[in-house]
Amino acid sequence: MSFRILIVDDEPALQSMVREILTQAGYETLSALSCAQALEQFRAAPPDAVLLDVMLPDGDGFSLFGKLRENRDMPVLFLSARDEDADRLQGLGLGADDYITKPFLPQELLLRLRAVLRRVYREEGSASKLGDAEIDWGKGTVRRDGREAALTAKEYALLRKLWDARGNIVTIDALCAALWDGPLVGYENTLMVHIRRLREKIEAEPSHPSYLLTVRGLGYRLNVEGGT
Amino acid sequence: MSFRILIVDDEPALQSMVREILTQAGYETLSALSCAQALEQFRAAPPDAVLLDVMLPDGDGFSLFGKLRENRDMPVLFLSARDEDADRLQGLGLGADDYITKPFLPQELLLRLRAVLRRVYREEGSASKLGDAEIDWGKGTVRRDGREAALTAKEYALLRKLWDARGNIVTIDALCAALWDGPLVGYENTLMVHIRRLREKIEAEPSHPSYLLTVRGLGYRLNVEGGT
DNA sequence: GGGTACCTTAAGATTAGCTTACTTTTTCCC
DNA sequence: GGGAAAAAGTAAGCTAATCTTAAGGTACCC
Repeated sequence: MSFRILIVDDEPALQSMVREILTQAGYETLSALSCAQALEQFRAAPPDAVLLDVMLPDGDGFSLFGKLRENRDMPVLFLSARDEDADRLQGLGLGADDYITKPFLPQELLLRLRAVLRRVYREEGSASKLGDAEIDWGKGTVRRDGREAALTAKEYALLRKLWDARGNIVTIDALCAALWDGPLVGYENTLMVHIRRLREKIEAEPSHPSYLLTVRGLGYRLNVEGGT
Repeated sequence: MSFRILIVDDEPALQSMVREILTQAGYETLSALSCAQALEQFRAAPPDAVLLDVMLPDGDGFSLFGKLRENRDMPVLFLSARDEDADRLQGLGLGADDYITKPFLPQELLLRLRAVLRRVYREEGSASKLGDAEIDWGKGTVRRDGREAALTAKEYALLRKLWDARGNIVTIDALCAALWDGPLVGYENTLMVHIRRLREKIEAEPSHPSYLLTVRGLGYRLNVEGGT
């Protein structure tokens, strides 16, 4: 199972060095030289983890961090040349998974990344169980009593967002924000249609869902405890 | 939710300092001054995470690490005075979740611990206790003697408003403002109905409330001190 | 004991969400 | 580049959970 790691750093030398290290270790890498590129890459295909430099040409890593985490609670490790206490505390305080200062040992970077990935994607590998349905994130498919259904891009994003918050209510606004950029109004009905289609793939009885539950007036919630 | 953290270090000064930091932050602490003590503590009651010094009187932290992880895959963060590359790599290579070198900032220790705990025990939507009722804000439910009741949107907003001001009186006007936009007149009676319904979910005797109290002429007040 | 403030219940109204079919857009393959 | 198939978006009628109204009842305070 190969993880896709997004490297956000504007120094070409460091970019290629890190890419080299990760590739050697069997990871798949994506590159971004600026905040804008990072967001673009992220939207195109969200990575499994992000290595993020604090200083970027078009903004600082901290605010980029906020934008990324808004969408997905994925592992983020800061890489920074600045070893000021204040910076480290800020980065970690925001909720980063690690803060590594340059220069660093290639080996240490790998180990720290591995430590985080191990916790986040522990036993799941790239599959998750949802009652009698099995989600394969890598392939983007759902299996239920033998049948395998492929998820569309929107369905995938929707399920992922709900899965990240599994057990908890996710507001309609948050879901719309995860599926579309720009103004999050006017898509409520479309969202419902996607919810329906997703239910048809993961639920035994789409009209009486056991997992993807409606919480009227508040949003939707992915019920993890075996359904009824 | 309080985590039990085991601190393994033979310097009494550092022991008490770390204990102080963690206690302040709301964690429960356990202490061990040696490998033997650590294993004993572990057997008696496995902690949720371990802070582990590398140098101990009766053995090194690395081998203790192995013994602990053999039994349980819990978070372990090394604390060490030795900042040799080789040590860091060894610690992380074994599968530790972090490796922090002394001296460290108390704040950083807390943040790094928090980062790991967040991943391992994915915090479920923070729960609040209200006497014998338990509110799960993430799920939008209330549990009382085994039974779980889902809150409606209005009930949720109402309870939230009262909880935010728990202990203090909230005026009818303030509650109406929280539940409806626009002019806050004409809804007083409706509010009462919602209060009633909320009481039916959180109170043992809705007509003789212990928590959601009426303050005649002023408003309502959420009584936090476990009523009876 | 009278008045006011709050409670309680049930029935009716409302509206958030469901469902289905249809249209438009995108993707992919020749 | 063009045509087919898949995905995404739109619309409209429907359903039922939830909210609101209303009317009679109860407790508290002077």
